[in-house]
Amino acid sequence: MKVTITDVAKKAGVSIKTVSRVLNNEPNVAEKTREHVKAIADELRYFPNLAARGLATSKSFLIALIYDNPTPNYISLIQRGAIEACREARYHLVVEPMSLVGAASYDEKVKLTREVLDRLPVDGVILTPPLSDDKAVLAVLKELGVKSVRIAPKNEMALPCVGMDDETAAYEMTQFLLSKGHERIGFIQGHVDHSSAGLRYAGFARAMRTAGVDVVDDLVAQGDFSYESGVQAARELLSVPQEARPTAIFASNDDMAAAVISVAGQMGIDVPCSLSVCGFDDTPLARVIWPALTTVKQPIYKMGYQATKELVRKADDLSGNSQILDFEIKVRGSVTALK
Amino acid sequence: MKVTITDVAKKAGVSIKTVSRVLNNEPNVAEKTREHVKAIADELRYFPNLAARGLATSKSFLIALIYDNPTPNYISLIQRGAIEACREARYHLVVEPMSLVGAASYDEKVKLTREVLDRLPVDGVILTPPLSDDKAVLAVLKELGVKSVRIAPKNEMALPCVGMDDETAAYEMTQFLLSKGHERIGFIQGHVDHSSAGLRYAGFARAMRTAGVDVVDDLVAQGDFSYESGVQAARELLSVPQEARPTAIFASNDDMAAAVISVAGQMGIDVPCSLSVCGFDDTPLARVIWPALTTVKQPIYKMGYQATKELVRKADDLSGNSQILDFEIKVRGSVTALK
DNA sequence: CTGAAAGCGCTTACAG
DNA sequence: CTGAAAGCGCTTACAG
Repeated sequence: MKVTITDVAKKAGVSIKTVSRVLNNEPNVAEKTREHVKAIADELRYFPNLAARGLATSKSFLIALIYDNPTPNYISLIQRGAIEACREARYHLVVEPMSLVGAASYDEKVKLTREVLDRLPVDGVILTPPLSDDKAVLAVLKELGVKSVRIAPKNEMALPCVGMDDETAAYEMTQFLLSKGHERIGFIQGHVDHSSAGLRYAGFARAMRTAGVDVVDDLVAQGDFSYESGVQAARELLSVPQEARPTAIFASNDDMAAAVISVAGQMGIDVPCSLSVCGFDDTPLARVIWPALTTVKQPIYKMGYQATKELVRKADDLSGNSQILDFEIKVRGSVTALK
Repeated sequence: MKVTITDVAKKAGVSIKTVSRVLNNEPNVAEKTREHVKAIADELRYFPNLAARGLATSKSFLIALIYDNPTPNYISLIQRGAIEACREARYHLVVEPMSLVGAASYDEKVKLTREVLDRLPVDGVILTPPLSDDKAVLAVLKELGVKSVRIAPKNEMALPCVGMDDETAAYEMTQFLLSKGHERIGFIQGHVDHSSAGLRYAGFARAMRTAGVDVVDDLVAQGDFSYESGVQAARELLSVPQEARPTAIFASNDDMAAAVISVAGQMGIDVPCSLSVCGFDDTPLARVIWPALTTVKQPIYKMGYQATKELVRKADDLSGNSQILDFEIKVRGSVTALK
């Protein structure tokens, strides 16, 4: 049988309330009693029953990570960070994918979101893009009164968020390409539902304008962050007479940048000699393709960690505070100076 | 306030026991009563409190997925399958990474495993490689009496497992390379702690022997399934005079195969024209590198799904039954016939 | 077919 | 500093 608080109390010769006090580090226990109870608990290998504790406190000690079809490279880092923060607070992480892409209407999205959240016995929710920008999801969360932290570039609906400055990062990456002599720079946009996608494009455009270089419509292609969309976008950008081709392509994430490198390979275009390529995120993928990807390092792990930390904090006043983390331009083999 | 079973009972004019019967689909309820209670529960948007139910039944409705530093591409597919099976059974999936690599001794491993499992309130555990082959982990699981299913190629300690026939798959892939005219075939082995690594090598060697081709020691390199180890192994295999170079390399997983392609790129060796490369797993990575990888498609998603299905089954007699799932050779651009 | 009582293993609120 | 009682929201075992 599992050891219970009663077993510990009996063996220690105290009431269960005292055991409870010791285990929860509550005050008002004689130091000697505390030591004794601790020793007995260790000896008996006692661990409190979470269901019982949860029932008494109406907490679950569970945090949910909710995501919608992200690339595994991205979500695995968020997840890792979230788990680390959970462990430190003795929480566990529950993972819940949701598929809202097929949902046509707002009402449909609300319904799908409820199906997941209604039965989810958690103390808090971490929302990843694009769900963190979805009005329907945010509305349901609010209605249900579930604590949540958004992983997103900007504050919304007074919900706390953890993110980074996508606009500036894209600005700096573009500046880097410009500094290497590139002017005909192609850009592949991310999924329209992700607020970061718009910000990355904005940063790109601002850098171009600042440098006095026109953004050519034909050099901007629409993607959706998936590898497949990157293939299609790359084909659009590269299937033109050589003199009209971009000398560099800035893809809004690493998966699409990997696609550009693949398509270039298929078309016999040498990367980086004839085409520089850069991405965004610095997921593990960036280092396992050839040439390795110049990209913006997002602190993805840390985002997951901070978001979760926020959720498990004792203080319940987590409305509205947002954290902006640092990024870094990672220069690798996929970009070279224009000859 | 949250709606409870008492609220439903009151509004329906029955006892909470009757509501409980209806919700759990127990017999001995008049059809009319059943309908009525269901309607009220729906109307009130009632969902049972899992902690309360858990305390009463000593179940948690939680399954844990336990892994040790896998590639995100692999674990994300297992996870997806596991979640799907959890949903169908109204369970939730908790993810628990463990790091046993640093552990020197068996006792150390036992200690680390206990730290995770002692406080893990789950009804079952899914073990992925290499933890599924770790004696210390299996011993702790047994001692704690936690139900578990191993994702592994072969049955062990009478624990149920879900896997595939790695030996035959590697055999067939090698046959494929031989059929393309390759004889100087390099092989990169996986991590020694993974039982699948040995089986893959065995399948490779058997195919070579069957074809009457010698396995050359210099053409076998040791890896550990990581991209980095693949880079090192590829350098070993390729940094030799051209006539001594393999014409094809069979890496024991996709990450290492991607590394071979990178190294070949760095060394100016054209893939597939001068070097064919194939991998194992068919993770998402296989399709996002260039050239796309010829590889063995493991039913990874399905493994996660079946393992979890086994765990949430009502029947408690899940000792020892193992499932072997099918594989498939995926032919893509990274392999070509020897000229 | 239905329900009242007891109990799962904790914590909260109170008394001493 | 310590403990006895009540209660969290369910299910199990029993009675009718």
